[in-house]
This record gives sequence, C-alpha cells and structure tokens, in this order.
Amino acid sequence: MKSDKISEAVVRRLPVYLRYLNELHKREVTTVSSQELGQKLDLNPAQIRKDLAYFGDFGRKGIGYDVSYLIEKIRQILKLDQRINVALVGAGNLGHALSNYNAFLKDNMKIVAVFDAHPAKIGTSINNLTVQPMEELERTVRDNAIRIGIITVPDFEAQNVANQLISAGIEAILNFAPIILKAPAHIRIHTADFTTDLQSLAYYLDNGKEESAHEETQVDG
Amino acid sequence: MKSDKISEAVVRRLPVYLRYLNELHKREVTTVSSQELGQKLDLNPAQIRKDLAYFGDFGRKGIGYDVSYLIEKIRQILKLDQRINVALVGAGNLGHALSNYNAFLKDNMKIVAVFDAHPAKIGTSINNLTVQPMEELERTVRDNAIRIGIITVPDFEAQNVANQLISAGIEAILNFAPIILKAPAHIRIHTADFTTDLQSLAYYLDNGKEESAHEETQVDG
DNA sequence: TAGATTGTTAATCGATTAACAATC
DNA sequence: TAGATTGTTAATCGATTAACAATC
Repeated sequence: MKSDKISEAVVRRLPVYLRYLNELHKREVTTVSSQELGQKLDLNPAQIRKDLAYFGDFGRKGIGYDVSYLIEKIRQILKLDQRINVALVGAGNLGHALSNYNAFLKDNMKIVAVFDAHPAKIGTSINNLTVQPMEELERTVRDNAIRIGIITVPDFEAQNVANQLISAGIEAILNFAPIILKAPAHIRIHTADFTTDLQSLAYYLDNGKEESAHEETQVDG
Repeated sequence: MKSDKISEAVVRRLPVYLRYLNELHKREVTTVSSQELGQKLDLNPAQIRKDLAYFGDFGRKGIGYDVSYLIEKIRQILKLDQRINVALVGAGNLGHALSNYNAFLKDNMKIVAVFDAHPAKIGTSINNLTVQPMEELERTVRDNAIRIGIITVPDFEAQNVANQLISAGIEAILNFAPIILKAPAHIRIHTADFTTDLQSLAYYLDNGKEESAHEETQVDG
C-alpha cells in the first residue's frame, strides 16, 4: 500500500525508527523484526509494520527488516538523502546551543546561516558561522537555497521573523518561541516549546494519592 | 463532568490556553469566548470547551470565560500554584540556555540545581547556580524537594542520569537526549528532541509538485 | 426579550491494535 | 517441513467535531 495521506503521527515516528536503526547499524546488527523494534521503542509492532508499509514493502516475511536497507529507505522518505540547508534566527543562548547540534544531525541537514537583529550580536561568530543582520536574510536564504528556518528569538519578535522567513521563500519552520505562529497553509510549522512541556509535566506530579493501586505508599496512608 | 481519565492531548493544550490567557490578562481583557480562543490558537472551539469542562464549569453561558478566573483554575490544575523545584543535569550549551529560561517560567517553577559529570564544569556558575558534581545529586534532590529533572546530557549518558534522578526520588523527567528512556510507570517522561522535530519537518518539504491544487506555480509547470 | 455562548451528548473521524493469510 | 514474521484487513479504541438544550 503506497501513499494515501500519511498522518503526522506516522511521520513523527520515522525519525525515531531511523535513530535506533542507525544504532543497530553501528553495532553491526543486520536484521531487525518489528517486535524487537517495538520493544526497544515502546511501540506496538503492528503499528511499526503499518507505518513502514505506507511507504513500501521493506521487510521480508519470516525474516524481518534489513537494517541498512531500511535506513536507506527512511532517509529517502524523510528527504535526508539530499542536502537541506537551514537558517537560524536568534543568536541567543538557545540559538547557540542548537547551532552546536549540527554535530548530531547527519551530514545532510545543516545550519548554514545565523541571523540576529541585535547590533551587538552581528559580526560575532557562532560555531564557525558569522551572525548576519536581518537585512541580509532574504538574500542569504535565496542564494543558499535555505529551506528550513529555526526561530529562537523572543516571543514578541517571533511572528515578525516568521513572516520574513516566509517571504524569503522558506518552506518550513521550527519555532522555539512560546507562541502560535500564523502562516499560509503550505508552510509547515513545528513548535518546540519546552515551557509547554514542563508545565504539562507538572500536571502529572502526584499530590498524595490519585491512582495508588500499588500497595507501596505507607506515609500519608 | 469532572475527572475520568484525562488524555495527554488535553493536558498538553492547557499550557497553551494558559499562555494566551496570560496575554489577554496583560492586555486587560476580562472575558473571552471559546470561539475567540479557538481562532487565536488554531483549535476547534468545541474542543476547548470540552477540555475545560473536564475540570469544572468555568464558563458562563451566553458570556464566555472570565480570564482571571480561568487563569487561576488552569494554574491549579497544572499544579503551577505551588512551588515546584527542578534540577538540570548537563551543564552544556543547551543546559545553559534552559537555565536562562527561568525568566520565562512563572515564579513557581524553578531550576534550583545544576549538575554535571565533567570535572571542568563543576564549581562554575550558570545563571547564579553553582554546577554540582553528580555525587551530590541524591542529597540535593532530597534536601530541596526537587520533583522534576531536566536531562541535557549526551545520549549515551542519558539513561544513567535518568536512573540516578529516579532513585533520588524525582517524579518526572523532561528529556532532551535523543533516546527513549526506560523508567518505572509512575515516572512521567516527556521527550523534547528537536532532532526528531527537524527530521520530520524535512518530510514536508516539497520536491516539485505533490498537492499543487493552487494554480500559482508556473516554473517547472 | 433576543442574541450569545456554555456544557454535554451524539456523530464522525482517525489512529491504534489484533488477527491472520502469505511466505520466507 | 516447522517456525517466524511480514503486510494488510477488520475490530477496537479514542479523540475531535457538530449540534443543541440550557441559560446568561
């Protein structure tokens, strides 16, 4: 079963598969079953098989999946087999941290330009890249065929920066500012907001009892 | 309709509501309807009403929601009305960036301790906090009633750090390492992995046509 | 009163999981 | 051949959305 419309949930699991497959490959494991994969990644094996089957018949009945072949296929699906240039806007602490993560990203996706509006930042160097003024954003994006923008500016500037990235021709945005960006439908936006992560985590803190089906707790009991 | 089991999707939207409500409050808006909220946050109004109704009757028919009251209620639900201490493990670039975000978190959630295994880091200062060695983690966590741990160490150390946090009595973890952590069921783990975010973003880059229902494109056509 | 908007039930939609024939 | 495991269909589960009576 090829194509149809693939749900975002499926797409978000692909990088997770890829990461673990790369680890297996490094360990020289050549074959893996959906069951092993599921166990390691806390996912249902049927779900993994189904996810992969959306894109092709990658496995062999009775055998499992060839690790190298599956890595190749997932990289193709995610377009990680082609060079993808990324721009980072906001040369603060977080921007600095992210630009260092280039090491973690496989060769083909790379932050190739950093921008900031703050005069003091411009011209300084971050991880071998010179911070450029916002005025150069449009030209740099076009000249370097930059397709993804990462936003690490304060929230009140984020929408403005997004607009500039979009009019420069960027196709997708990874937004770290705690705000819901508005953009045309053809622009893909992912929000990576750890304030939200942390706050929703607080919900699950246990204040006393709740579901203490365990017989463990003896304080307060 | 109170309680039942609340889905994670619902819990994850609460901080989003809260953030925008705080903005409204700052602008001295006193009342808001689910429709306005939905428009601003790109959500279905019925969904917002349903989400809130899980926790109580916070609105008034014909009127909408009182902004201040709803803020208070959501803060209670998320346990943000009580002081929650957080520990950060991994004093690298990302850890540094996160510790600065204290400013963005409301008063009640705070990073109160930073740890690192690297001798060169220990004793240095990050955002007014002295980096402590891992050996002190257990005691510091207990003495300061730290309930949440943030992991910003390299992937190969992440599981080990998680184990230490858990045995020190932490209740929840925000994990930035690109790995699936194993933990007992009562420990809540959220993964904030932007490698995954970026890679799944690449999938949506448009290589040519796909769903060009728009008549815009004339190059390549 | 008329208009607006909630809380909630019912309908829809979509995603996950189970089951199994095909086959290595 | 017997055992293992895929790809896929059907069953289940859960989340979103529509609709509307209640009521401010």
